[in-house]
Parts: sequence; structure tokens; C-alpha cells
Amino acid sequence: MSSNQNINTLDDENKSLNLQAELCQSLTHPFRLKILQILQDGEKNVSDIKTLTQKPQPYISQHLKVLRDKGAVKTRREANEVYYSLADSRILEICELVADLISKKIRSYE
Amino acid sequence: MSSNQNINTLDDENKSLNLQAELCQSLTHPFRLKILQILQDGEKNVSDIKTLTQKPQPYISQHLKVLRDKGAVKTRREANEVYYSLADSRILEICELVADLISKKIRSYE
DNA sequence: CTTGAATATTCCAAAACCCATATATATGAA
DNA sequence: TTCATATATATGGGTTTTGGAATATTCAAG
Repeated sequence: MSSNQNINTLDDENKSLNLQAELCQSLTHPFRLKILQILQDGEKNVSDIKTLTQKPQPYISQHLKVLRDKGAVKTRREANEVYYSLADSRILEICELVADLISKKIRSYE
Repeated sequence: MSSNQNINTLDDENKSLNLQAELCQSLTHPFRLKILQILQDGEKNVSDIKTLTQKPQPYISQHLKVLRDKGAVKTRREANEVYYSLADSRILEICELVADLISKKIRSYE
């Protein structure tokens, strides 16, 4: 098992980098970031998000699916409503760091 | 000026979310994450990165361009070499949080 | 000005993404 | 079972991204 340690380590690193890239992929759309921002206040169902954002329901569900598939949010079903919440507090930290970085950039334009 | 405060605020929010999404976009490729990982040790020029990763030089330069355009890295020219480094310590923090999150996910598979 | 080394840009086809529309599924109530 | 509500998925066409190859630019030395 130690003879192919290097190979396994490389595989693991690639796998990890791929998963990291996929998670970041879920953060590359303004609407998905908006959803994460909304979920900072606590869990919301799709109708809540619809009311808050005024977007079509399939549009919302499609973006929620990306966030869930990539591991950014988790769900809980209650009757026929589905509640979404942040999958991990580090998601929130990441969003805050990104927003910080950008607000610095925005201020430097003014 | 206060009559269109709402509009301006919305504009600013959209602009900020767009910029946040663009920054995240620079983190969506395993090779770019690998480059950022390499730059954690300090600045490197393109040849250094080429040696470390064994990838074609144009491939490296293309990804470096994405990172620079989106504000993740900065450059310093010295003669005909160009040194790249992380643009902000928060980039490093973001990468670490993302890696943490993923390593948890990887462990849960095993 | 020419050369060589280091880095950047252009080009292109395949793949992926975006989003509106239409349709499907799931759940609880009647 | 039928119906209404909430949510999810399928489809399709227009747009964007990807990554490899070829080419271009930049700089210092001679």
C-alpha cells in the first residue's frame, strides 16, 4: 500500500481540488449569492425566497439545486414545503470574506 | 438624492453581487486553486509554476490571467520575469475554508 | 537591430452554463 | 380518488467557458 502512496496522494489532491472548484462553482452566480445572503437569517422555504426575490419559482429551484448539489445548502421537508439552510457555517464565512474583498474594491473606485 | 436611494441601493447590491460572483469564478478551476496553493509559499514567476506543475506555459498564463483579472492575484515585473502573488490575505483564508469544507466531505465518504 | 528567454494573447471547437417554458412529482385535504 | 399547493425536473436555444496549439509580445544582452 505504501508503494503507490504517491499516486494515491495525487489522486486525493486532484479529487479535493475538483470538489473545491465545484463548491466555488456554486458561488459564481449573483442570484445564488443572493440566496445564500437570504439564508444567513435562518432557513427559508422556496416560497419565502420567491417573495423576497420576485423571481420565477423554477428559476429559484434550479439555482437551489446547484447550491445543494455542490454542498452549499441543505434541506428539510415539512409537509409539502422544503426548507433550505446553509450547509455549514464556513459557507457564511466564505461569503463574508468574498463580500469584504469586493467592498474594498468597490470603494477604491469612488 | 434620497428619492432614488432605493434604486441606488439596489444597483450597488447587484454590482457587489456581480463582482463577488466574478471573484468566485476565478476559483472554479482545479488548476487555478492549485496555483493559489502554490502562491501560499510566497511569490512565484511563471517558470517556477511551470516547474512545479509540469503544465504547458500558455495554459499557465491563461489561468494566471483569469486570477489577475478577477483580482485574486497581483503581479510584479522584474526584467523579463513576472512574479505572481496573492492579492490579499483573505484569498488565502477563503481557500482554506473551502479546503476545510471539502476535506470534511471527503472524509465522510470513507 | 537581432537574438533568445520569458510571458501573453489569439483562435477555435467541444463542453458547459443560463433561463424561460412546459411538465412532473409530492403532499395533505376534501 | 380528486384537487390544490409547493416544489422539482425536462427541454431547448442562445451565450459563455474551456484548453490546446499557434502566434505574438516584452525585455535584456550583444
